[in-house]
Amino acid sequence: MRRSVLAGPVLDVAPKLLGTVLRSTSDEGAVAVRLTEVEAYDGPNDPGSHAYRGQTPRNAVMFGPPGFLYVYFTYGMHFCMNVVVGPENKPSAVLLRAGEIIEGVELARIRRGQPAPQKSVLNQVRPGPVNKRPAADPDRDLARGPARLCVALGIGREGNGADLLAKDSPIRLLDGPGYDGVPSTGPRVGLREAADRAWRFWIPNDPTVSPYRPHVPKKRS
DNA sequence: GGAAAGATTTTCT
DNA sequence: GAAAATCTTTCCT
Repeated sequence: MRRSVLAGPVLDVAPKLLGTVLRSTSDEGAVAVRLTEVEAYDGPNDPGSHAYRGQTPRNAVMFGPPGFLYVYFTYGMHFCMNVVVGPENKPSAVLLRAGEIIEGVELARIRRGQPAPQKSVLNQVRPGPVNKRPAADPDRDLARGPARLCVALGIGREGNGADLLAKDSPIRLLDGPGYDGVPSTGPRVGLREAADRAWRFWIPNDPTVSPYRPHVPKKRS
């Protein structure tokens, strides 16, 4: 992945990230995911962006050069991560929402608190009802959703500001072909502002894409 | 200075 | 389907 690829307008760059591989390494091991779902956030022009109202300590990385990781903490318990794109001082970023684990599945399961799949003989011998849908692969959910993606890759606050393009970085966007089909598009998940903008991109029919949830206003007391 | 909402996930009913 | 968990920023008094 070349930095110049990430320097363009966020709506051009975001779909290009689909199918590319994000890999994190630590002393625990390595986990890599193939990105299947992203959302574009266009800095000062986008009421849904963290950078819409200017720079704060939290979003400072968005105001830097492209190719760095912006990690934020939300809902008091979750981390989400973005790839910073666009020219400096144009704080655009791409939220990484979901991916398919292609390396380090065992470590990802441990981080997500999932037991290893049981290879029970009983489950193979006993046929299920004919009309019942096959059970969903539990590994499908390991990185299905932005906070789950961070957990699976072991990314937290310390990942903020990581250089995704440096060869010695613990978190890297790897070279390689991305998704070459036509991405699906739709409104971004969970946003109150600018819900009309179809700035979410995903790989069609991929099971690891997170389910769409519209914004639900909290009741006031 | 305080209240409210949030680019979410899990668990329970 | 609804509620809880609980940090950071924003907005309003």
